[in-house]
Amino acid sequence: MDESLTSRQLTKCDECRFGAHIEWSELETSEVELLNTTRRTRSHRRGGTIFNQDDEPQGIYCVSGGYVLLWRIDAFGNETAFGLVGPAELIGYRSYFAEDRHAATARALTDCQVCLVPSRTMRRLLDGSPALVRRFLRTLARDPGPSDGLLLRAHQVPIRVRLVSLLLILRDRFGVRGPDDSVEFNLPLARQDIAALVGARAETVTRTIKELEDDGIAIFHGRHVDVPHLDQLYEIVGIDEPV
Amino acid sequence: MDESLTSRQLTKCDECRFGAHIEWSELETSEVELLNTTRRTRSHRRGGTIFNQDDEPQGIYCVSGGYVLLWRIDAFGNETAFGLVGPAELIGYRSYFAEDRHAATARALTDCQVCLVPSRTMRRLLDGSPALVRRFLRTLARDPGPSDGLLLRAHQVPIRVRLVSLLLILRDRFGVRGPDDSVEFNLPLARQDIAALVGARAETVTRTIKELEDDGIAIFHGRHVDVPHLDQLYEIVGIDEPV
DNA sequence: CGTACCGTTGAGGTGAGTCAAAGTAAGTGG
DNA sequence: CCACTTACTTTGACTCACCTCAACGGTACG
Repeated sequence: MDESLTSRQLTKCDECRFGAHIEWSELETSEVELLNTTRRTRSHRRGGTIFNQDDEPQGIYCVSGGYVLLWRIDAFGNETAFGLVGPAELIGYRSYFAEDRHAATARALTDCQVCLVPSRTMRRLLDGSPALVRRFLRTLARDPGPSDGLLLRAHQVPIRVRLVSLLLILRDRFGVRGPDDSVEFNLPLARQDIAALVGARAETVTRTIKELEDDGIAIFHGRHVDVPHLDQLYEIVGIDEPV
Repeated sequence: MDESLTSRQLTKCDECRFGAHIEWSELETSEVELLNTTRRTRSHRRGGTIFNQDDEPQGIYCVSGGYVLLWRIDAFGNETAFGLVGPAELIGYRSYFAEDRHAATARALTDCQVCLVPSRTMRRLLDGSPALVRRFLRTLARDPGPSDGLLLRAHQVPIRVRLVSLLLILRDRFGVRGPDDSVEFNLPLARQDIAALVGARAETVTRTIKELEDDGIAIFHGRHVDVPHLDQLYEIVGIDEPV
């Protein structure tokens, strides 16, 4: 096993609480301590599986480093990705609260580190903290779930637009501002992953990318993307030009 | 206003609690009494609106009679229906817990009766009943939300299959067994509603219906549908024949 | 009896899928 | 470190399911 991850393993959950956006921020110090002592940290290599569709949930997973892709195979055999989760975000909570098997598979897009908060701990925390419960109610209600989470799989929206929407969504996490209004991306996504996210085939993604390159809107070099003018992305998504 | 509905208006929530499947079944008698005294019952004519997309939630709505369609207009202007709700089922809870405006519009498919449980009541009930909270956590986690709730909008699934899936889903509510393995439906849905539910255009629905009729799988007379052999529906959905 | 909506039918276009094959990158073992 | 396997990516030719636009027949309702 690669030790590079475990060496910079975080010792306290506090260090993970990047901000108020994570659910645990509702907890008191003593409760964070419980979280801290009962959680189980695991490292995953790129491509590894955190949990599998149809597995029985063992608790809630908290990503502390790296990125994770949530995808599922639907009743008709199509692979669909519906979520990309990064540091200080939770996964697997939906199945936990649904009291049902995992509806999705979580795959490590990069080497990553994930903590499992066991069901037993979750129960104690939820019983003791109405604030945490309220927070999870809100999270669940806002989470679009294993469906078209990214609004990327709406019908009658051309792949071109969906692809550009995806870029805009990923900008916060993987985009770096360049000179003027240019942006550079380093995506942890293979073409197939992109395809699964926008609800298309890999071949179509390739072709659409080429189209965007021809129009000078986004230049792809493998997983590196150059967007010379961010405005152009918004234009495409906004007005949905008639070709 | 038509009085036929108000005349058979239910006086107690108890009479509405058709079974354990409704959230209120978690409540104690005294709590049901609170529900009973603070709820506001409203009657709606067919076509009426219970709440509108982007409205501020005022509580949770409980359908006591009739059927309601949940639909929304997405960012790209497409109308999509994602839920059909009937007696003893709740609507609007997602927005309530999300602490956000309604993500959908609720339209009465039939004349119907809906009770509003005001936010104030909800707060009191939730504060007093951990069981109710747990139940709502489960409901939210299981509810696919304003997305492809019926698995009917999956990509690469032909409209024909989606339409048949819809029939199978609606069988419990609107299907009546006939002789042998035949089923009759009386749907409260216009062609456009069906189209919005399966993610297609009304014209395409018409054409697909005609196809099903030619194959003797389902005969449509307006909103009345005859299905001579239920098995055939399962066959279509199951094996997704290669034409 | 007209207005308005719903439903059907037709002609025509096309975006994206499918299949197949070649090219490229990435990881494995000797 | 190179040869080999395996998986990912690109390209091309072809097909078709569904959309669009437009017109017309039905049906409900004031």
